Amino acid sequence: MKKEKILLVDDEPDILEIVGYNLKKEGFEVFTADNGKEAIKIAKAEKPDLIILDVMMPEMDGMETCYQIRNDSSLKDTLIAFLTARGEDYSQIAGFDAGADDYITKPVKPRVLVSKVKAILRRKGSAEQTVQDIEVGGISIDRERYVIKKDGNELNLPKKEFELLSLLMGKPGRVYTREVIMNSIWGGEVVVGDRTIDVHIRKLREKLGEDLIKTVKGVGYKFEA
Amino acid sequence: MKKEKILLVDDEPDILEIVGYNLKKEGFEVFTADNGKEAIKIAKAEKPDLIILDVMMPEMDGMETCYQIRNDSSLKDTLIAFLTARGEDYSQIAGFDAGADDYITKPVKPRVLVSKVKAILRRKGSAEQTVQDIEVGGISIDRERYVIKKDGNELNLPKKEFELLSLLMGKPGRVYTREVIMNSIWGGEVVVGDRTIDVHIRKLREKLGEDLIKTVKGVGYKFEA
DNA sequence: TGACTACTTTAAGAAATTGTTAAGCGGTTT
DNA sequence: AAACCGCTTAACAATTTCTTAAAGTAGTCA
Repeated sequence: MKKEKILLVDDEPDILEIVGYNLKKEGFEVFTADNGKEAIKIAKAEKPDLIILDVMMPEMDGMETCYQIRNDSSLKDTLIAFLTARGEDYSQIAGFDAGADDYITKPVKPRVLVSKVKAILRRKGSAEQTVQDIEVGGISIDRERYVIKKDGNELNLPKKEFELLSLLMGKPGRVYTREVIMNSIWGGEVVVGDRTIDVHIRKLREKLGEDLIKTVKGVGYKFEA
Repeated sequence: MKKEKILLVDDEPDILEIVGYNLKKEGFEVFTADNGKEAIKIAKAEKPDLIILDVMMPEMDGMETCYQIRNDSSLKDTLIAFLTARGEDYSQIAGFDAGADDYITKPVKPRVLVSKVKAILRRKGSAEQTVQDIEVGGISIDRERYVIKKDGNELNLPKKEFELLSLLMGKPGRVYTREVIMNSIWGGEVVVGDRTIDVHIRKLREKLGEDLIKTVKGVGYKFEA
């Protein structure tokens, strides 16, 4: 089994060292960065499986960094966990739910951290196994046959709608920003108007029911039963 | 998924190296031999999925080697692809059609080669699933006799139509993109116009009925009852 | 409340993709 | 040589899908 890569981002060298040490001891390949810019550079180069990101950092803070990572489609398989100080003001973080896959609170107890990291990666592993046929809320999707099923009935969707649904259902409950959606369905180059996504969302809602795709105002959309 | 084994046979070390390198890069397990005798020895020992065989070799040439491999029943599941120089005299090869499953022409462009190899192996994969006669929606196909049956009546299809149908029926319901179709029926090198596939689809629909082959716009075609 | 921002909705026309027909070409058969 | 056959292409038709514009709704902020 290949070593899993973890990128650790924090501005405090102590944290980097302690957490890094514990993760290495457990057999992970650990990279560290003490600021957002460096983190993104390493992330692009190494394609880590998990990025542990301190929310509070000078210069480019954790949320901004997360945002940028989430907008890079080459990193779409990378998980992000926020490191937050207990009791820290969650309000902004909650609003920025868009990107993080999990939270880890400081102060970090090594053992807790390691088991949490393993849990996160395990989740990823099992998610990857299910490349095919996701099923949520009466809707299932068959990428190979390019059809979706709603309550047993097959339904053909046009390409863009299919891809959009496919993306959202890839991780039900997770919010995808417009930018992320753009990147993964249209690709970085193509520029289409802002309303285009909305229209496709509309069509999906018409076909699948109004409640399955939820709007998170100012952030994006998510698929949720 | 298990690594697929490929045995590469050519008397020119350069070819072995270049082609071998590209195949390894794509995740195949590659064996090489620079003459027919050695090739047969390795083939018997390793039972590769595919043997790529240079037709022109000193000592025991490609065709003779092919013949021997074909006579070894333990290697009946092994595919053989002939490596031929473009413009080489095809007359003898054509006469020996019995054994080769495909042709690859030199000079080989790495990408073309890789996609061709994948196409060949894919064909094998789907053939193995359906050892004999697939039957869907009143249509059955006999690859060995090169005949299809529609409601009991035998029907002879031209080569391209047969192959196209054969591909689509290889996994009913599955969508095959134009690219995939191109690759497996025409091979990566040949470039034919955009409408060619459509015309063949048209002919198949005329002969088999309009509803069996479905268009998935922007994606491809699929065969479905 | 009024201004503002973000999303929704509808409908129309642009754009992209596929369908269809007929014709040409190289080979083969009669 | 004439008649076929299979494959490909070209041209244009038909259809589907995508995008945009524009007007509407809802929530937010000052």
